[in-house]
Amino acid sequence: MASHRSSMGDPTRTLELLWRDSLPVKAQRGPKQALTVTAVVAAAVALADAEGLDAVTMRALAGKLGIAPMALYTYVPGRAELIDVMLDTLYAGMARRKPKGRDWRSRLEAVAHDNRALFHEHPWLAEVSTTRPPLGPGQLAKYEYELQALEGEGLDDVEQDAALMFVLGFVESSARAAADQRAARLESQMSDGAWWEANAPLLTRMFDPERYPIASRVGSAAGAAHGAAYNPDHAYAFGLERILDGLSVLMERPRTPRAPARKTARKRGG
Amino acid sequence: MASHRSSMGDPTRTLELLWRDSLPVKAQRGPKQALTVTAVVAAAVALADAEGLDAVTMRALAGKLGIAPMALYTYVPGRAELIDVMLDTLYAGMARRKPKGRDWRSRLEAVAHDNRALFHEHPWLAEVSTTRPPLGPGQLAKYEYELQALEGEGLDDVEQDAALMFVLGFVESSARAAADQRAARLESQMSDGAWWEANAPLLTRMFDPERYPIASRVGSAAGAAHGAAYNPDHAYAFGLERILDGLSVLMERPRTPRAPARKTARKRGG
DNA sequence: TGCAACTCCGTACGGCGTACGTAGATTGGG
DNA sequence: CCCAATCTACGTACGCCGTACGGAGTTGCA
Repeated sequence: MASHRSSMGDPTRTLELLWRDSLPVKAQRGPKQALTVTAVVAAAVALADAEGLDAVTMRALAGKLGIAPMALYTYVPGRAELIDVMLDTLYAGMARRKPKGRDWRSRLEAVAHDNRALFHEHPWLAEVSTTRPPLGPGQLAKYEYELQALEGEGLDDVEQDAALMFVLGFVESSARAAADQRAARLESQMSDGAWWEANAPLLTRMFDPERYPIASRVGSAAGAAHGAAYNPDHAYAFGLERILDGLSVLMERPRTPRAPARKTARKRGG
Repeated sequence: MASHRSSMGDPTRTLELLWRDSLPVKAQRGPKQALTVTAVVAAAVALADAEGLDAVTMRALAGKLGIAPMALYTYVPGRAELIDVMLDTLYAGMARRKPKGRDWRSRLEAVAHDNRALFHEHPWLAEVSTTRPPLGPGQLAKYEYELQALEGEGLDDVEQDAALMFVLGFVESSARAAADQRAARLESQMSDGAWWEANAPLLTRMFDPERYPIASRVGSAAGAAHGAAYNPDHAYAFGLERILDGLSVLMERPRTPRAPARKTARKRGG
């Protein structure tokens, strides 16, 4: 249950699953299937939304669908592949509003916010990797859409890819931090305040301000400002601002007369 | 096995474990323990280094230590707490070379590199959260040390904390991406090249360059430049540069005459 | 000396993903 | 039209996991 994501066994099988709608139906000899892969995935997403990814066990999912646990394996090769498809399905469903943005900065900000919203809607996403998602139709469409935000702004192709991955990685990272905090709070059954109250005796004894002067000062200030040891919203806002500033340095660098940045055309991968 | 990290049950118990060395020994009535918590944790770290975090099962760890599985529970309340202590132990052991850095930029770069090195030495770290680590002595010392890199550079206390978390989050995020790629490669038993070759027929049929012009161009260029769909080292180098640029915008902003940034002094947390 | 407190650990429970084999439904080919 | 091939559905079982529980042995203090 610890490592999600697939690419196990026959890797082509996962791809066929992801692209199932664009693939020619293969001749079926036996009885028709009672459900569809899409229905199974939808149920899995609903279950994960409601109770978290750990609740998506093959047995529980089968129960929700009214079939026997092992019947799931006629739709999906295993749990890891199921999660792959869940992820790509979510990507495929993301709203792609016209990149209305005036400047690249607000366009990229919108991309970040959209991704953040996805994590907010489906908190279990923080538990899967997403950085190197399976090459499904959803992921591909998302990649194309999001690259538009950076198109024609003086970055070469490699930089465009790197910049997008950079932003997406940040959003994932902050979403994960937020999810961690939420989980810790739920698990420990107590508010940040209660936790602090319970552990203050021990901690104040250990936390020697003379030995840790900066940590003491900065930690106190941050705690006071956020009302907690960590504030995901503030961290996101702060980080995104820094990231956009950092990218703007790259954008506004003196540029060569600039023949289109197209580089070699070898197919991706290798 | 999916959610690591603790704070379950009695939260004070975890703290007592973390600070065990600074705490007064409590009178022991029964027989002496054959091992120490520190030895157990060291064995667990060694096992995780060698075979990954999933290999650190209570049974396997007990086997390595020559004790019965259930005997572990006399040292540690459970697996989650064990992982907490493993993490803090690693933090405590990080080399803290004098912040020799001339300017804040190279100091912060060194902090990032040190953290990256830790992820490199202990790849299983990518599987635990680390963003909100337990408040142990290692974490505290690390926090103090790393804050030094940002001290006296015109950031107020809240910004100092946010900036550090921002950098550390990035390092974790890129380490995780690298680990994901490594895991995928191991699992699928094939190189990136072999994977591509096996799946090219299906993918080239799906990947319509007219429908996805930017993805096609940028993806190809990135793949060609990196020799793979993703290059963790390049992503790290690119991201860190952007981050430092972004922070420099913050540092070099016009500053108020600047009374020391010390804010309210309420204890952290709340 | 007695007993409370502690360590160690054997057994067992309830969970998980899924390998394997079978029974029954469906359908294309002769 | 029939039947062999092929597919779905699924019951059972295996080998993992973390850990609750209670008993047996050991120690230090009253």
